[in-house]
Amino acid sequence: MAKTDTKSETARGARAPKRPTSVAASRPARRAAGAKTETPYHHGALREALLQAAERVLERDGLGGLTLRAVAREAGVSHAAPTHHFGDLTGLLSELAAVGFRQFNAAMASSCDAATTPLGRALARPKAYVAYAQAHPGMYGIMFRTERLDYSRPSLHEAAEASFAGLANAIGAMRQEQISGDALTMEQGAAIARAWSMVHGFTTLLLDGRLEDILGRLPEGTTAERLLESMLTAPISGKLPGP
Amino acid sequence: MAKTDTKSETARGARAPKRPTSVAASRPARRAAGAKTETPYHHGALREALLQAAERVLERDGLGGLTLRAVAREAGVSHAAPTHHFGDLTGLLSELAAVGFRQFNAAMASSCDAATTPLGRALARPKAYVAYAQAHPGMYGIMFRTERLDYSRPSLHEAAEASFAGLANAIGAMRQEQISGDALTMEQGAAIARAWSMVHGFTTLLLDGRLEDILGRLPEGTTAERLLESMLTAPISGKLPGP
DNA sequence: TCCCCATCTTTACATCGTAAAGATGGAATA
DNA sequence: TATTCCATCTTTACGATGTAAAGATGGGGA
Repeated sequence: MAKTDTKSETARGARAPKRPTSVAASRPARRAAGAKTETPYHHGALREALLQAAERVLERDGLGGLTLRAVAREAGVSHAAPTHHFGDLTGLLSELAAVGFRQFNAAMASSCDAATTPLGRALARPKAYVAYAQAHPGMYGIMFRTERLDYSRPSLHEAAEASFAGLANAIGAMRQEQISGDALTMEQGAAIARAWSMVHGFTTLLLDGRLEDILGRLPEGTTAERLLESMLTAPISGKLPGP
Repeated sequence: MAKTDTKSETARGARAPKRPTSVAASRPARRAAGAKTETPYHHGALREALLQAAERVLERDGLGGLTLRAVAREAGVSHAAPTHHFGDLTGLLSELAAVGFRQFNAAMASSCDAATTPLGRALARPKAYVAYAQAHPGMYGIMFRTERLDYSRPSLHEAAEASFAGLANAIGAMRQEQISGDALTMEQGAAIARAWSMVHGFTTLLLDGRLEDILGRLPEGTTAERLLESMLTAPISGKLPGP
């Protein structure tokens, strides 16, 4: 009945025929040299190791390949090990998304600091936004694949909240006004929604290949970044910006 | 080995203990009265019935519940029947997304016709866009869940292409210029990308619950539609529209 | 020193997608 | 009209996945 499980785990076992013995043999190196990334098998940093393994699997095999068992395989542990640390698949994905949001926030912050001119500063955020998504499409995909996430998890909630706060602050700075945390005017809300919708929409359409059509019809060699820039800076002709 | 399959299919069989006999018994009603939706089991409109069943399952159980076997169950056929009509899960999802795009295009067209004032006409499209997504969140989710779709399927490709053409034409009309099919100026591309990104981004953020934060901080009882309107019509303050 | 319990492994099972072979019956053909 | 053919649907089978539950293991406190 458990044929497939037995077989797949036997394959792993082939690398370490007698598990207890081999594990015990490799264990002494664990904290001897203070290298905490060394064989974090039994005690130690399995949780972090699993998150790193998950990120590797995600970048290598995409969202479709990111399964609990694949992550366990990548980390070299039994397929049920992740359950103990994350509860279920939603738990792992949520923690991984939190990692993504933290990376994302860091990228935004450092890119804003690097800007010099006013125009450069205004464009730095959206450019960094899209650049992160292009560099880590899998991560970005997870971060906004809401139906598989649990936003009630503190780590995810906080990281996503920080991301939103950064956006709101940037808008406030551009409008030369303070944006308070608890109340917004209609104009402020509209400005935030517009900025976020525009950049997030552009990013998802880009990652989904939906903009290829437009890019192919533009002057030879126009990049997505160039289109984004035009989209954000070009004067708005016609009666309304909406379609 | 096939215990679970046998059991679940046996449950279905309980409704029709001896399959050939019962099917033969219910078959006469099939085309007798010309009602083509009557027991389209063996020959007939199984393909359409499966698509309708899929839409039902999607609206009832969401994306997570939309499996080949669930659709087959909903349609009252064996779990392998869908495979013959759609090849695999990607095939079914793609055809269902095509149905969605056609519904979507129809909704857009009829809503544009109903508009009277210039402002109303400019807002009709984005409003209809968001309204469709809110009324059919599962469908909209599928239509833009690219990793599970096969855009090389003619029906999906055509329906999605028509949707894009409608958008481009609307933008062209607003800019009072003809948008040719094969080439775009940077301004035109930017206008299309801006409009599409804005509305698509707003929609996905809204469906993902990401705008709750903003809506909750706006004046009491502000709806998503009202926010969308402000977003599209409010003057842009600050140096740039970008975040 | 010994025992507890967090951590990890084993085992088990329902469900899913998919492949392949077997039935069934309408329609073309003789 | 009788027979064969083949598209359509069903059965059976298998590997993979998520998850629950019980069994090992070993570090750290009693």
